[in-house]
Amino acid sequence: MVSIKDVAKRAGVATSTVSKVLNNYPNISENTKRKVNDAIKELNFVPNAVASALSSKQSGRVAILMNQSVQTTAIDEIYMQYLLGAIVKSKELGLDVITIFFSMLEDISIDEIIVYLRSQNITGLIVFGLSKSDTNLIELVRREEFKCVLIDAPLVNKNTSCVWINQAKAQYDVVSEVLNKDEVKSILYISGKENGFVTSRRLEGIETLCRRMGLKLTIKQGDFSEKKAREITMKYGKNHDMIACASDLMAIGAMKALTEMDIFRPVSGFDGIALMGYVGKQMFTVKQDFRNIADRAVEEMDKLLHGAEGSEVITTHEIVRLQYLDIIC
Amino acid sequence: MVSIKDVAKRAGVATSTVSKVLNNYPNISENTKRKVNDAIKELNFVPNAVASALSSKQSGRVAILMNQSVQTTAIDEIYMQYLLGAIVKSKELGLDVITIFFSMLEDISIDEIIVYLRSQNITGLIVFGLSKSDTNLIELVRREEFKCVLIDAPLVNKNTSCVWINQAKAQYDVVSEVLNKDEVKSILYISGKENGFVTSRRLEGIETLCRRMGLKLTIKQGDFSEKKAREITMKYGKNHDMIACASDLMAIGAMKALTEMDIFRPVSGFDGIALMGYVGKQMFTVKQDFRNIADRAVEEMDKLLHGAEGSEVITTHEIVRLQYLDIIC
DNA sequence: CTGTTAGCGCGTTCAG
DNA sequence: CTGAACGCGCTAACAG
Repeated sequence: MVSIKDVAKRAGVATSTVSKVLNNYPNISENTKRKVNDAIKELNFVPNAVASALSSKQSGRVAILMNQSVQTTAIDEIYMQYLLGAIVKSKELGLDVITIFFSMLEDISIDEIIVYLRSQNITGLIVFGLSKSDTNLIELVRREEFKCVLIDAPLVNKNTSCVWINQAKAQYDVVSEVLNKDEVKSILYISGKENGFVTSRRLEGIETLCRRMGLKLTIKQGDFSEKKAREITMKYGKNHDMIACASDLMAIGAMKALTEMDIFRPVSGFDGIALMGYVGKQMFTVKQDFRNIADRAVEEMDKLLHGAEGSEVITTHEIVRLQYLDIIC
Repeated sequence: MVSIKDVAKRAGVATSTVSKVLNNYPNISENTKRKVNDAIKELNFVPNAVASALSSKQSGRVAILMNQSVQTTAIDEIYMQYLLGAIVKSKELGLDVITIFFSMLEDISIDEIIVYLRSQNITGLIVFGLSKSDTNLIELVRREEFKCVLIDAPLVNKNTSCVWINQAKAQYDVVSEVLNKDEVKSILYISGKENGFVTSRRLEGIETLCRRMGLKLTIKQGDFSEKKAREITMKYGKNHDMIACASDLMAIGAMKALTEMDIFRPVSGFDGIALMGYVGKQMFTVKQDFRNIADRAVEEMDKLLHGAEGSEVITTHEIVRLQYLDIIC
C-alpha cells in the first residue's frame, strides 16, 4: 500500500507537506505543490480515508438516513433516486457516506443513536423522509451535534439546512394547469399524512388557489395511501369537478375509483414518478427531480462541513403532463 | 469521547485486554471478561470502528456494489430490497458497509478501482446485478484480492461465493403451473439479456420442460425490455398458446401486446415485483425474496471474512399467482 | 492469563 | 514556506 510517506520521499519533502497539499492548505509554494502532485500521480496514490478520518476527527463521513419502512413501489423509486444522487455526488465531493435506514434506529434511545453515529465517526446527517412523528430524529437534529441536511422538512439552524421545492407553489401551479384546460368550479383535494411536513405546505397552495379563484374546496386526508384516496374519491368524487392529489400514488387510487364509477374528472398528482407510466391516463403532475435534490443536499452538507451556516435551499420543479404508455385493461 | 483506555482504567486492566475482550480472543479469564464488560456498560462505550479498521487492516468494511444504471421502476424496487436487506443484516453482524453504484466505477481502470477500494479499507465486495459484460468487475473478482459474494452470478472460488435461487427449476416450475391450468401445446419464451448470467439458466429450465412435455418452444430474446417483449409478442404471440417471460417487466409488455391484439394467452413472469400489482391481470410468476437473498449474501460474506471458503448458496423461491389490484382502463 | 510497546496512515502544532 | 514529532483509538506481537 502506497502511503503519504512514499509520496513524500518521492517528492523529496516531508509527509506533513504532502498532507497540506492534499488538504489545500495555504502557504505552500506552487513549486512544491507541483512536485507533490506529480509524485501522487506517478505512484497512483489515494489517501487512506480511514486513517484520515481517525486523525482529523472531522472525517467528512456522512450518513444518509432513509425512512424506508413502508414498502411501496413508488417509495422505492423515489428513495432509489435520492440515494443514487446522494452517493454519486458524495463521491465527487470526496465525502465518505454510509447508508442507514430508519428501521435500524427504531427502539434505540437518542443517546444510543448518537453513540452509534460517533462510533462510526460520522459528522454529518442527510435525512430523507423525516416526518413530525420521528421525534427522536428531530431531537437529534435539534441538538446540533451533527451537521444536518433535511429533505422535505423545514428545520433550519446554524448546523442544519433543508432542501425542498416550493411545495405550496408547486401544488398551486399543477392544479392551475388543469384549470386552464377544464371547466372547474369545485375541487376535491386529497391531502397527505398529517405528520408529513410537506402536507401542510401543499395544503396552503391549494387553499390559496381556491381562494383566489373563488373555487369550492373539499379537503380529505388521504395519508398518501392509494387505497384511501380511492375510497375518498368513491365517496366524494362525483360531486366535484376535479380531484387534486398530494401524491401520484393517490392519484392512481383516485383514477381507479373514477373508472369504477365510470365518470370522468381531471386528476392531478404530485412527484412525477415513473410508475405513473404503467398505470394511468394523462394527468398533470409536479415533477420533482429527485437526483438533483439529492445533489443539492450533498452540496449543502459539504458547505456545512466547511463552516457555512445552515439555510433553506429551494430547488426547482416542473409541471408536466404525463404521456402515459398504453395500458393493460 | 470515551475510548478503550477509559474502559481499561475503569476496569483496572490494560488496553490490550479490553481489546481482546472486545474481539473475543481466547485466553481471557471469565473474571476479567466480566469486569471489562461491566466497565463498557457503565461508560456506554462503543468501539471506534474507524480506529479499529485502521489498526487491524482487516476492517470488516464491505462495499455493496449495485448495477443501478438502468432506470426502471421494477429495477428500483428490486435493488431497494436488496439494499435494505444487506444493510440491515450487515449492521446486525457488525459489518461496516458502504454503497457503490457501478456507474461510479465506469471509465476507471481495474487497478484504479482496487486502489480506490483499498483507500476505503474495503475487504469485501457484495455484488448485485453483475453481467457478463462487466469485464472489469469480473476480473476484479477473479483476482481474489477481495472477499466477494455475487448475487445471480455463478463465480465461485476460495474467496468468492455466489447466492441465487435455482433459476432453471424456478423457470421450469412457474411454467408448469400454467400447464396445469391451461391447454398449452406451444410456448413463446421471451428470454433475458444475452450477457446476463441468469438468462441461460432460465433458458435451460424452459427447454427441459418443453422437451419433457413434448411442447413446441420458440425462443426470442427480450433483453429484459418491456418494449421488446411487447414487440415480440405482437409478432409471434398469436401463434403460441402461452407466453413465458424471463421477467415480470417483460410479462407486462407481453400483456400489453395481447390486449392490443385483443386475444388471450396465459403469461408467466419472473421475480414477483410489487409493480405487478399495479398493472396486470392474474399471472403466475416466480417470487424471489430479495431481502432474504441479501441476508444470505451478507451472512456468506461474514463467513468468508472469518476464513471460510467460497461456496454456492441456493435460496428458496415460491411460485405465486399474483392477485392483482384493480386496474385503470 | 495479562501488561508493555510499537505501529496503522494521516493531520496538526510548533519550531526553524 | 517546510519538517520533526506527537497523537487519533485501536490491534498485534512480545514479554512476563
